[in-house]
Amino acid sequence: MIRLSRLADYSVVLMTHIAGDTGCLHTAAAAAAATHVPEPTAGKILKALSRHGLLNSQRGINGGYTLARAPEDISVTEIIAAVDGPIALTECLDADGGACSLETTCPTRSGWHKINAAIRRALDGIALADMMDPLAPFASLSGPAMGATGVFQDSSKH
Amino acid sequence: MIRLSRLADYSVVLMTHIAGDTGCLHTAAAAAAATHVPEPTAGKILKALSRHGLLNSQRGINGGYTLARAPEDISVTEIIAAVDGPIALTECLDADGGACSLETTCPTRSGWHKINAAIRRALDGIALADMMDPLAPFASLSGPAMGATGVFQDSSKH
DNA sequence: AGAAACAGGACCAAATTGGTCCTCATTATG
DNA sequence: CATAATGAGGACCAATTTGGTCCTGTTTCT
Repeated sequence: MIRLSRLADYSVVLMTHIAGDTGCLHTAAAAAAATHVPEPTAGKILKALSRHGLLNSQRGINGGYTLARAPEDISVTEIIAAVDGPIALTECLDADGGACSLETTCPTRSGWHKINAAIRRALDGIALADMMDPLAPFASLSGPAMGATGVFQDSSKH
Repeated sequence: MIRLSRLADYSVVLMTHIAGDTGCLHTAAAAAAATHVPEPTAGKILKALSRHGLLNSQRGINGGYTLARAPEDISVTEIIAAVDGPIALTECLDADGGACSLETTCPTRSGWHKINAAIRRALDGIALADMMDPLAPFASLSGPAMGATGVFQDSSKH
């Protein structure tokens, strides 16, 4: 019902891997092997992450990547945005926005803005560090059991 | 960074339109014209919504669609799921799940589950009725100004 | 100097999306 | 009772998007 690109998925996996050992540099090839992400694709993703300031890169013969910041200070939102680009939920919400034929009369536009904001708030609270520890709940998300039930769980290739 | 399919977008617009006049039946053609959704596509969407019990349909010469429930009782989650199918954020989260090569060792899997849940909670609280009224905040979402800033707002066709 | 690694971008193949169309079923009306 | 209007369902096709590959620099260590 809502989809994340595979690249975005990969990027979080790669970041999590690198965050798992902050002591040394990780080459693109090694990270790809460790995470089973196809190597050229991993290279591409790591470059993008580095370009967006989430990774530091070291060129040369003993080069590689390290985290640019502490895992607690990197949100998954940033990671995803780095590889996918900050795309809005609907075309209406684009900055250039000329694509929406409903223009100013569209009754749902402001509703989408609200939804956008709701999702953003949900995601911004999740840091890379949270992805690493399978047990810790997210700091910003209190409340009842976030059980693995419901809408998002199904398969169906639609 | 996270994308909703155009069909899903259309479906919410169509539902909002129908919810705007609950007194009469809306034919597919009329709803398409009013919302500027391409007609055959609108028909397809309305059929899907009806099949999933969100709309009641009336066949025959004066047929059309009406809401099956009150706008307050229809969540956008349901609407989107009806046309897009309940797809998980990542392949890992699929029910059949064989596709993920990282299998049980994937360190981020449980993290994705948390994210999934966070987004679901954000969306489930939004009803069709909320989309209709551009001023009302969402019942379930209190908190500071959900300003129209930041990650989701950009364009960039990535 | 040469090898190992990142940087950046061009390019291609395939999956997904979304739009069209066709035929069948149902129902009101003349 | 016949006809027209409408929804139901599914087959099919075109085009965008995605993601994967490769090639040519550039940097830095030995």
